[in-house]
Amino acid sequence: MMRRYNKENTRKKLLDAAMEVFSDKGYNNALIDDIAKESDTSKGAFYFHFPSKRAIFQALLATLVKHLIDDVEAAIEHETGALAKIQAAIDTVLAIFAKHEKATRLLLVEATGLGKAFDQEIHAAHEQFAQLIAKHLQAAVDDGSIANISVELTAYAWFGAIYEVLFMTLLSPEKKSLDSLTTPLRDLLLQSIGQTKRSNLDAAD
Amino acid sequence: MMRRYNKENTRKKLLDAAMEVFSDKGYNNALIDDIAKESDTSKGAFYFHFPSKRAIFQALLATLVKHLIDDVEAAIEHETGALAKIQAAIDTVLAIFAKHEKATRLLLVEATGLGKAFDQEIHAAHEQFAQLIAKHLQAAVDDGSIANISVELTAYAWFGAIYEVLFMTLLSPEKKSLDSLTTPLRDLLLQSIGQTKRSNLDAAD
Amino acid sequence: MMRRYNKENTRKKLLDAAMEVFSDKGYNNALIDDIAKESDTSKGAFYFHFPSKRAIFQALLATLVKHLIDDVEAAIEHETGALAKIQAAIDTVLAIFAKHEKATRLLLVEATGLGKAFDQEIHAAHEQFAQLIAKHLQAAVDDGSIANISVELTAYAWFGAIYEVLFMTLLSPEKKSLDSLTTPLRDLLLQSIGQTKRSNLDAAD
Amino acid sequence: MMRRYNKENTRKKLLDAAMEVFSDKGYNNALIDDIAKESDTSKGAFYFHFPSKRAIFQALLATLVKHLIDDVEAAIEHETGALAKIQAAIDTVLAIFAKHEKATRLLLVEATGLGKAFDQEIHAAHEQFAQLIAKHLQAAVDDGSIANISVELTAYAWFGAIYEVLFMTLLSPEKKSLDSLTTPLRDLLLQSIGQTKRSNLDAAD
DNA sequence: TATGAATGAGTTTTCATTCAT
DNA sequence: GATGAATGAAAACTCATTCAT
Repeated sequence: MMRRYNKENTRKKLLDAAMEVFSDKGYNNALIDDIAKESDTSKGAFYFHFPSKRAIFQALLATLVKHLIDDVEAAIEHETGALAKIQAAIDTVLAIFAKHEKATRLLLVEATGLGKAFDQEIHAAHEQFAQLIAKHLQAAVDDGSIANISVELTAYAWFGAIYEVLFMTLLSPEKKSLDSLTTPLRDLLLQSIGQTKRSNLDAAD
Repeated sequence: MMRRYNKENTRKKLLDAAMEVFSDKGYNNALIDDIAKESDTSKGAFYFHFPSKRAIFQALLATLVKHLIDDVEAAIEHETGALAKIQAAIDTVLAIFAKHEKATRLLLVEATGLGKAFDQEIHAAHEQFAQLIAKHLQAAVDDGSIANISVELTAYAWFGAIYEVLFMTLLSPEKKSLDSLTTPLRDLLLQSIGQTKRSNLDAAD
Repeated sequence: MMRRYNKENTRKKLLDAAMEVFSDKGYNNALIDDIAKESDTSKGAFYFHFPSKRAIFQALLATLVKHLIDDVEAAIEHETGALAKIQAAIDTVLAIFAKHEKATRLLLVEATGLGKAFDQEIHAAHEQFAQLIAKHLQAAVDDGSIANISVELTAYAWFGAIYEVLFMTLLSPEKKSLDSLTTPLRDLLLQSIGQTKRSNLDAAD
Repeated sequence: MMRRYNKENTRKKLLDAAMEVFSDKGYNNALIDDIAKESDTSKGAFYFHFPSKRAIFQALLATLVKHLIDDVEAAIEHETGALAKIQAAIDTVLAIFAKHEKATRLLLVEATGLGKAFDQEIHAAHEQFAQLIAKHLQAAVDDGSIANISVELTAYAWFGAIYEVLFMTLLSPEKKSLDSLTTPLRDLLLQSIGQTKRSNLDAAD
């Protein structure tokens, strides 16, 4: 089907611009005009494709969560063994969040504090990440790799720990590299479920 | 001299009202009018006591952080031993956050996502909590109670873990009690620094 | 030559849709999009056939006035005698207005209040109806059927009387039938030019 | 009670300006900015006093209807005899409408065609005028001055007749004086209820 | 001829801030 | 010190109109 004016492309340009602007200015300080300009389209194009500012934000959130989770899943699917998957998941989440800084800021920072009206959406976004972690933790519990912990609580706690470390690094005036944090953070998380440091084991291999 | 007005009292009423309104509606959706009404004073009184909306929010944030930290410090000062202090700190933070739900929502939820303009303040608030944790962790490292971990990273990770668990509980449609989370969360955190479950030890006492 | 499109048919569909939409929402609240959708064509087709929203409204108005007047003229042409024609005219106007409720609402209600820019068109539409009445009143004066009244004033007054009675009936929450109004209204108008009730005379026949 | 900034005066200035602007440009083409400028206050003052554009229009409508009706009532209360009151009412309505041209245009022209949303208000405004006429017609019926006609229908028809004559005069390019219409219109209306011309009787006095 | 995506000037409304009282 | 009426810049959203296809 031939597309006049390239409808899908315009929509994508708007979503890209929205991510840029929202992550840069925050939801409330972002103007539709900013998005229109950044997208190199127009306010009219915006409202043709999205019914409201809120709607594009929600669309963006859903898209980002899906992409990030898909990426993580893809990165760990070839790992064998529940523990190895968990370790890979931690590493990948950190790597992907570090790589897609804008998307991460959008998800973890800008999405917060929008008022009760957005609570459910934020809750859902966080929950999907936590479920991703919980799923693999549960697998490790099931095959006996780890003790029978409270999987859900641990998943949230881990997500929060990762979130905060990244968050403070993002907000910090001296933008230190995220890479240096990966190993100690991973060790900390694994130890919280009774695993001796993987890094030591790795070194001992 | 007739004291028709009570300057300090008005200021306090405004701060109380601001906490109520900000935690209820979020920073951007809170109106000065809302605060004026809630405080039972007026817009003029507001601008006599605070130069701007932003200023009262900052004042509120600083006040809350200070109070919460003071409360935690007070609660743990009689504990002896670095580990005992850490455990008490975790318990107290959770207890206080659970008790002052509005203040917690303000600090953990509404304060986030205000845009880059507020980044430094948020960073500072989080940092103070992390430093509180870090201080006691460092003491434990110093007296040999725990291994020589990365104290700062751990502090942020812990704060993040606590934050997220509370956050999700606050946002959750079914408001489950925070109390039931305290013990498993404490165990998780302690285990992350190599401590076997305190709850087991407690039971063994 | 393949006729994929039917120019005249499209134009007619647009006019029909416009009448529907204008009479339903009023000129200002009617959207070109509404007309496009209702007509089952498109915005592009609209602007191919009409240069502007205003233009289709004017075209519609002119068309309606012409049709209604033609219908009235046709209905009374076989009547003989000036007074009989007048009575037939009143009855027919009421009957036609009652039958074409949407067109009537458009002419009598929506067409009003569009601002000075439309004044001349509204004036012209009303005038054509008044002239229709005036023509037959003048004939009655000329052949001595009625006294030498101010024909033009009477024509406007009659049109206004009919208009208002219909208007209030259209706007009224309880949509009472227009039929029950015809006889008393006709009697009232005829009496205003010195004619004793036709209905009585009819009954006396 | 001392008024800061003269609250009531500002409200009045806004209503006066609204009448000016609405009657000049019509409801839809009138901008809040126009009203603010015309009133010599500000957009903020507007929204302090009225919650919306629609609200001030409704307030204006209600005020005008009340004032006009009160004026008419006052003008005829000293007349004795039902018929004399009716005649005085016709004369006064015409005189007052002619004098307050802007208010009249607002009530009779601009208030129409605002879409179904306003139907009830317009209906109510017209009804109040019709009731004013109906009340005095009924009195005339009751004391035997006139035959037992359909009072309500007559009231609407009369209002419509007056409305249309004024309306066309208002819209007419050559603004002829309304005064010359008063006598023949009054005669027409009175004759419609079986009264021989008052003007003749007057002359015969 | 027809389509519908795109444009952008225009509008109502909001609300932090000011200031006369 | 306190009040609340007034200000006006800003911002989301609308919609007649245009035009590439």
